[in-house]
Amino acid sequence: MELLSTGSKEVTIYDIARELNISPATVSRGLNDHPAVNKETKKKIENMAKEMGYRSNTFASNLRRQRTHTIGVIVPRLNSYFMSAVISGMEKVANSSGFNLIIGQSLETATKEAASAQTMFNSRVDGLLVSLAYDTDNIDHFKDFLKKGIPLIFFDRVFNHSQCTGIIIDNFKAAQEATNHLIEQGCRRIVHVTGNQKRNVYADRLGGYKYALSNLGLEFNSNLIIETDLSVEAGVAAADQIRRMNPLPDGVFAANDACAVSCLLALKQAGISVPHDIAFVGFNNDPLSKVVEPNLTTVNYPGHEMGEVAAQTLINHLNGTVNINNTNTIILRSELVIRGSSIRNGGAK
Amino acid sequence: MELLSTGSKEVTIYDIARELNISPATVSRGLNDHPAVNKETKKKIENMAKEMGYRSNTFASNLRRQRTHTIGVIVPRLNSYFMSAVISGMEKVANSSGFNLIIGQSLETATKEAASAQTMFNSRVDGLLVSLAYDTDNIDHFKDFLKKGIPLIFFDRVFNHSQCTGIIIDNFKAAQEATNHLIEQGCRRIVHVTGNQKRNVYADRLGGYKYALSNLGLEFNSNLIIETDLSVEAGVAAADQIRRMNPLPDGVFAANDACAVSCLLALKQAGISVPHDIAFVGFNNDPLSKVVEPNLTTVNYPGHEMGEVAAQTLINHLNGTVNINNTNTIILRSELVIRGSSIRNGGAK
DNA sequence: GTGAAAGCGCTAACAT
DNA sequence: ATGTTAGCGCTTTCAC
Repeated sequence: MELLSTGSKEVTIYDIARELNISPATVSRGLNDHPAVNKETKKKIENMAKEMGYRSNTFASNLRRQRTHTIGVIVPRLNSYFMSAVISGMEKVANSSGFNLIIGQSLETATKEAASAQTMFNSRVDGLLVSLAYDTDNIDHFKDFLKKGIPLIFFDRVFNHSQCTGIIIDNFKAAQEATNHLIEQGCRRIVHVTGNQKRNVYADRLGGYKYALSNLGLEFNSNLIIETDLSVEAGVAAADQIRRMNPLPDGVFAANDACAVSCLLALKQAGISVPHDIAFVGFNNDPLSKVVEPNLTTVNYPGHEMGEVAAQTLINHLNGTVNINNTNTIILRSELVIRGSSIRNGGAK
Repeated sequence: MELLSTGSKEVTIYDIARELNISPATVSRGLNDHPAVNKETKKKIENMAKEMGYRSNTFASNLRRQRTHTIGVIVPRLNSYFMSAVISGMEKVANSSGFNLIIGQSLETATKEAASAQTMFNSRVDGLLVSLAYDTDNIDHFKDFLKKGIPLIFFDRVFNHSQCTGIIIDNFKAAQEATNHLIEQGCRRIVHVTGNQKRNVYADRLGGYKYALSNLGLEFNSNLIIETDLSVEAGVAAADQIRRMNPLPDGVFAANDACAVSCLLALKQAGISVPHDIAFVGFNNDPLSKVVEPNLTTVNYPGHEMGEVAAQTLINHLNGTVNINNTNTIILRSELVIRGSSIRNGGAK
């Protein structure tokens, strides 16, 4: 038996079948743990497969089964700490369940998001995990998926649609807590730096901010709302705007840490003391928040876990374990992490 | 012509062929820009394809062509700023060339790296882009790829092998420059915080450090070398070790920013002044470096660009544009970014 | 418990 | 320039 082909030809189930004097069908069954296959035969098949260096041809299999074991992921940008954590979580789960991830970036534009969706559609992903771009208005570009019944799960930046599940944290409540905290620290004129209001995450955070104010009898002042793209540069610009406010605000709640940190630094540079003059709260618990001085109070946003949950939910649905059609929203735990940037009553180190 | 099937059946080239009264082969050619196809026919095919909502079946195509248009990427971890930037660059290039990326994390272990490689091999990626795990000793787990002639390109953490191209920066020179800079600033006892010496990046940086010392007539002292895993925690531990040194060092060159920053902060907390008592240089130009006070002098490491170059090189090779078999190493530009943490002669703000 | 046979959708010789 | 044909490797009815 000199079958150890050192050459480059691929071993197929036919080769195994021939070698074992059985049919390809049985080999296929053996390799796929089909119940109706003799234990002995199965063992023989497995051994021979290993010996011959067989590897299953995913394409042939996919072609037959009409399933790809591939999950599409579309995110605004890959290069933020939060997104990396999310993807990392997804990869972990997908990998351990035999799924592959293919990843696309929308670069915050609806156009690229649509193009990416089309690519994913053409590569026939089994399901889609999406966090929406900054300027996406509708989800028409996903209708191919919905029409075909391909599951579509949103995370973080979600879209409310009866046919899609969303995985989020309670942004409203988190923002309310953040704002409450600032108020408790004595802040009365709190600036809120927010993002595009099309996106639930920013709209909900603004909502929570407003609710906290009114709940504690403070008046909402739209002049204190700064809508930006939440970039580092936007933080610097926001600082400029804040400095020109009269009277000076005594608190800032920013919808993300990168922006909060650059704003904080710019204000410090301008001689404003944090938290004494202005107390700060950010959002995300980015590593930056533990480096800036004073350390930034922020909302811990479990990115890795969100990635795991999103991927696991999708995979469970695909495997028929759990049906997500009845699940509208999954809410993950988040919590306020209090650090020096917001502590005013003697607590700061 | 009532062919606008609202149903769920997939449209194939046969359907298009039937509708147009031509052969499936011609349809295939038309859709693939085959030169020998009438312009008119081609246009007709394209229109009909669009009208009928045709989408190409990648599996059938892959099965035939034995090419997957998929690139495997294996990285130690997804959740660092540097890696995110790399992946982001790869995605951009891959996407615009019609390639998909599938991504695996080794979580810094050779075992998971091997498992990931196996998965990629089984999904028949056209090529592999790899940055090695912390403890990988050899590349036996990639030999399947080499045997089959599947191109394997290393980036950042490379392995010197005649059959693989590596994409790096000149770590030796960058480290030499960093060390020179510290010496110019008057430092004479410079600690170097490094990583596992199996990895070129850390070994080369140590090499550059040593070379700079000897070049300027300073003696190398192995007590000043701290080998760590370069994590945030390791930075804190390194700070502890540094504080106990007698005499106290006057400079620290760390092989990555996250570690440098946490070390710097821990030393500051202990009452040591940076840069006055100890000057600091990091590596990577992580966003953290612009937030820590004083801002960290560091080596700008073009992650996004490295991702682009790696992906483009691989794709060019796959497309036959460029053959990488003769290319051993591609070196990207990097440069020292001087900030407050290392400036001692009155320059600091 | 196993085999025979058809076909998933596409592409590439080879013919015309 | 287009058509014919075979087959990529697998799974799955339907037989037995």
